[in-house]
Order: sequence, then C-alpha cells, then structure tokens
Amino acid sequence: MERTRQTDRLFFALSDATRRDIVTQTLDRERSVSELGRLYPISLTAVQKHVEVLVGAGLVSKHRRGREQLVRGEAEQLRRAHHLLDELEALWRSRLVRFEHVLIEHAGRPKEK
Amino acid sequence: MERTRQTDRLFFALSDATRRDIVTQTLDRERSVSELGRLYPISLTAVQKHVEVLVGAGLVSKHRRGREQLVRGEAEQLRRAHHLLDELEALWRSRLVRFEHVLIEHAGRPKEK
DNA sequence: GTATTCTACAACCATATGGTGGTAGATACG
DNA sequence: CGTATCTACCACCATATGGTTGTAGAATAC
Repeated sequence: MERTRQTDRLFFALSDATRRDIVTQTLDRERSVSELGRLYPISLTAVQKHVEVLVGAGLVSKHRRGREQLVRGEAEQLRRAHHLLDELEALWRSRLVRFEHVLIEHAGRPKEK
Repeated sequence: MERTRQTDRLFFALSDATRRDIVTQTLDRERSVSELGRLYPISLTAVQKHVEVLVGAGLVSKHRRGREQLVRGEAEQLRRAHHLLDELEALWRSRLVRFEHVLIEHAGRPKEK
C-alpha cells in the first residue's frame, strides 16, 4: 500500500511536460535549481515545486554545493517505471492466458447451440 | 504539443491505483461500468469519472450494449506508455554517450593539476 | 403496464495542483 | 565590508481533482 502510493507519485510526476524535461535535463549532468529556472517561462518557485514533486517520486535527487542546490536525474527510478508497466502488461498477459485456457476447455466440448 | 498533452494524460491516468486496477480488470474481458462500480468502495459516479479519465488517455474504450456501457482495456496504449518511457531512456542514453565522449576527449589530453 | 437496472448529468464540497509575488537566510563576489 | 546570487518559505489565487448526493432518461425484467 505504501508501494502503491509510490507508484502513484511516480506516474504523477511523469504526467507533466516540464517535469519530464527536468528529468531529461538532469540525467546527463547535474544542474542547479536556478539553472533549471532559466530554461522555462515560469517562476523559479514553480520550478522548485516541480523539482520537489520529482524528488518525492525518486526521479531526481538534490544535494547542496555551496549556495546552490544541484539536481540529478535518477535513471534507476525511470527503469522502475518501466518495470511497473511490465507488471501491468504481465498481469494482462496472465489474464489473457487464462482466458484462452477457458476457450480451449470449451473447445474440447461439443459446442451447444 | 498535442502529442505532449496526450502523454500528460496517459501518465496522469496511470497515477491513480483505482484507475490502474480498472485497466487491469478490463484487459481480459469487457466489464460494464456498474460491474466495475461494485469492485470499489466508492460511488458509481466516482468510478464513471475514473473511466472517463481512462478514455481520455486512450487506455480503455467504451461502447454501449443495450442499457449498459462496456469498458475494454486498450493494451495498445499501454504499449505506447512503454514506448514513451523507452524514449525517455533513449534520450538519457544518448546524453550519457555524449558525456562519455567528452570524458574520452579529456582523457586524451594530459591531466592538468 | 410497473419496477428495476444502468447510465448520464448537474450541483456541490474539500483538497490538491500549478502558478504568482514577497520576504528572508546563506553563500559567493568585488 | 556591501552587493549580488541562489534557495527556501510563506501567503495567496485560480483551476483541477476526487469525491459526494440527487435527478432524470433509457433499456431491461416482471
């Protein structure tokens, strides 16, 4: 159930274009919050909030260097999102397999009108 | 930009546990809205709203059969979500590759103190 | 026919979200 | 030192979200 909330946060964090871009921008090299702020036409406070959402989802991490706060994209968590989708698909597949199994069972018996 | 909004909707739709479960429940066989309503401890109206969000994201489709509205999970769109994550990861990889390239360039020169 | 079921839709409410501006504390710069 | 920069935090606002109840219309069941 805690895991569920984490999944919620992960997908929610990915549901905003600015946040997705922040992840992209910070995957190759760390960027300070104010540096990120210059990339978008919104206030620095707004960017800070987006970063906080991403931190909560584990998609980026923050750590201080002097007066600035460096943001780094966490590729691991991206893979986790991937894995979660795999699980959904796997769930689907297992259900489909069961469904086909039922079909086969039925096919084994003479069809009734 | 329209594509971006669609991506927003897709991830947002996945950011709620009830909605994810609805997708799971409707992937193997169609279920009516009221049938889904019995699965969760919330009002039928709330379930209807969740279904609408999923329809907007393309994760399920709805079609009438008599008085009931059948909901079917769309595995294709799940795969699209998968693909979008792949793109994010690819973006990350290409950036990482560039970064490593820079490292190699630097390694080619004598280190300065 | 009447009654029941399934759905849609409207109104409403509490909270969350995404944005703003302002203030204040650290840190770096000249 | 003083000043500029970076960040955190607070209050505020508009809108979205997730939930409720209630009403009404269609299709089915009896």
